[in-house]
Amino acid sequence: MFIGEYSHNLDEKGRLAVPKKFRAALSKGAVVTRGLDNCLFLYTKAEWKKLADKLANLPFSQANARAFARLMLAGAMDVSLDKQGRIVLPEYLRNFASMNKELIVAGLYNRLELWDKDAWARYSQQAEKESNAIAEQMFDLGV
Amino acid sequence: MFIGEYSHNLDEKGRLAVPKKFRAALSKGAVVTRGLDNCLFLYTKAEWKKLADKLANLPFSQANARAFARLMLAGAMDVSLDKQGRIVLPEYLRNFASMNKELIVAGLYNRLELWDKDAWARYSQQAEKESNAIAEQMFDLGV
DNA sequence: AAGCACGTGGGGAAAAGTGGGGAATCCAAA
DNA sequence: TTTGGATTCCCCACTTTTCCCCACGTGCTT
Repeated sequence: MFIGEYSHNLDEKGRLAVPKKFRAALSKGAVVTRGLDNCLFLYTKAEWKKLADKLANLPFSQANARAFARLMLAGAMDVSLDKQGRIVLPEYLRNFASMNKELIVAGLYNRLELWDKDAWARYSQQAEKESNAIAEQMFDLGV
Repeated sequence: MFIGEYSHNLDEKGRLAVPKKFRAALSKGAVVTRGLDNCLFLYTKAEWKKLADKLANLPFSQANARAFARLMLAGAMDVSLDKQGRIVLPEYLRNFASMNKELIVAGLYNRLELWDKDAWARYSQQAEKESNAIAEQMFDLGV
């Protein structure tokens, strides 16, 4: 289970050190892709397979389904850890997520999210403000 | 079962001594995360698992569900007791809960809550004033 | 009054993150 | 086919953070 929030840096070669805690789970291969809210999603191979199957089964007759599938499937790239536990993020994904040097790596159970640090700060500040209201809604979903 | 209210200090390294009474229950591992009303929640591993499973099953296509999952899942960190019975609170969680040196550790049945002392004082003062009115509403929830 | 238990503080060793140099590989062009 | 250039991968070294251990003090108990 991926949890936690880590602050790491991209180096000049576009490399990102994955937090030590997560490396074992990703050592057999991982997939990065475009995520929602301007971040990147990083999955283990197994989890990616599940998601990709779901996406592939969306009805391609619907424009929204096509767009969503293109966003996530076409955006996806295999990545692997080097001996120092780093991955290389392709340039088009770094641009997509407006990444500068400082990133946030966030664990969300079955995926990691990669955020530009400033974007994360803005997002989470907003979410904290609204947290009580959101929590009330979550009650309806069984939390 | 966690009950009671304790006043403890953070040291300069961000460490918090867990009240002796609670240590046995947390010795097999615990998880801290962002809570509601600007405090932190601390769960045993088993209790955390239950909550995390619920959070992970929220539909990630909904913006509010994502926001809530990010607050609580990405906010979460494994913690373990050192030989002195202390845990380290990550900086981002201390900031979230506006913590200074003095904290309140409160037992709430299946979780502990960690509060900045002043925030706790303000909150509980307010809650005491309104306690009768709040109690009336609890009737709807079966209390 | 003495001793133990608990909370608090700090120092040192080990691990994790970061940055850069160099070798190997791949691709393209001549 | 060979050469030049660029990209990728690996390794080494530095810096920072984290974790573990030891020690002190206060307050309660016996």
